[in-house]
Amino acid sequence: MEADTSRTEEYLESIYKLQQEQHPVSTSRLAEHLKLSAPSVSEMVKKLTGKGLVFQSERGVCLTDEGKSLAKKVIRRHRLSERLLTDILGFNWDEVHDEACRLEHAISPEMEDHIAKSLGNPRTCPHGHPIPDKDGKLAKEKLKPLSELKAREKGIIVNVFEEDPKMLKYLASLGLIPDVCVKVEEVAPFGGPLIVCVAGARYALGREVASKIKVK
Amino acid sequence: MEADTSRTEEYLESIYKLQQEQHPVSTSRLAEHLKLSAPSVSEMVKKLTGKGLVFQSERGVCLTDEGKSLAKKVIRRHRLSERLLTDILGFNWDEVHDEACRLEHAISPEMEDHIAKSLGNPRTCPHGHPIPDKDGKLAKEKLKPLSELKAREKGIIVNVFEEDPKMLKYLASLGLIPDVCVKVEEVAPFGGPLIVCVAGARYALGREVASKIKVK
DNA sequence: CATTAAAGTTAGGTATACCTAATAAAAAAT
DNA sequence: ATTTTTTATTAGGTATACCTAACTTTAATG
Repeated sequence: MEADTSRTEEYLESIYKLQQEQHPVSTSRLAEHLKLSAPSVSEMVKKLTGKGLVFQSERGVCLTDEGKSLAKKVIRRHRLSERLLTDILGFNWDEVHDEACRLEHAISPEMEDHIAKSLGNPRTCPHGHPIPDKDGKLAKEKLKPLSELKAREKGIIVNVFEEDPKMLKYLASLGLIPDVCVKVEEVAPFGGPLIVCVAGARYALGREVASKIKVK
Repeated sequence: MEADTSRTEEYLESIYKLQQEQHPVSTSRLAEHLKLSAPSVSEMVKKLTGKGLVFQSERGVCLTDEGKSLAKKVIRRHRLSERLLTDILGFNWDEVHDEACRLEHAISPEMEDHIAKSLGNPRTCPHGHPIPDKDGKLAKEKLKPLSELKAREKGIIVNVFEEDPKMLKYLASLGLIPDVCVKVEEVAPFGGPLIVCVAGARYALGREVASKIKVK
């Protein structure tokens, strides 16, 4: 009778993340993100619907309030795990995502509380994403991708896409980490690179990469 | 093709523990410990046999070298997790077993290393059981249950059965924790209680409980 | 508007790990 | 030595979560 909660959690977490870029989440997008076949996802979505965690809207899947709440719990556990890994266990920020993907399903509410307390209730994960609080409240700021800044505009890095270790390593090597100020010196035309200035140094940054960095 | 490694790990861990009290482990004992039906265990044991982790001897199951090695890895992760929970995250020793049972399957070799390092390579779990080292070497001491001490004999508590939170809480309240010296004042006949002296205080301790405490 | 392409779902099938009920084998007790 | 009891295994069945291949629906385009 008891479901494999970690699969459910994985789906809800993915849906939550994907809906932020595009509201109702398509089966195919979800399948791609979860690295599963479309029919598998189609089937599982039906099950989640039956459990009242998700519903089908026009062109895709949406979370119900209950689904959203569970998703945020998982995200809280994920991001707290990441902070545990970096701040206490000495991991680098590029090493923690996959590790946290496993941990997030093995953490009880009690452990969640202990981690949060030991870390001093951190507000964000190591990549700058906000950690939902116990009640699922999530601090949201109006941010834009670095790739949308115009020449001579400045921004403060708030967060960075966290799922690609190689990119994270690269960004850290350039000093492109949260709370750092970046200035866009030039924007090359036809989707070309941005020339950015970080802590006195200049780098050419591809648009694709720059779009993964959110600034305020 | 890929098995649910956490189920395999759980079985091997149980077999490893049970074989210490009674060498070839019986299906029924294993089923009882894992809280599963005998046929389920019977079937799974066959699968583990097929994977070369286990073999059937006269009256029960034994671990192969590979199985033993994997079991010790799981036990290492379990006990390191327990130390993480108590020493870093502020849990009490009676709260960590179940938590660690979940964590042990979600910990990568890298995380294992980071935990061990952050804790200063602890030799034992919070209940006094040795933590196997990276190569699977396990410090073994000749110990006996407190229940086997005769009147006026003394012992130093080395470890305590860790799976029952209530008992752990009770023992801690009496000061019956690792490294503490206990003196048996009297042993009541017909399987009656032991009167023990711990840090100046005297307690009557049931035989059953005393048998869960190992001393040297 | 008809065709092609993309997206989604059914249909049918697999593996894992569990279950109960029934049976077989081994051990203990009379 | 036979019966009883315990222990182990087969047989048959369930649920979960995945798959591929085929089909259907929806959208995009000539």
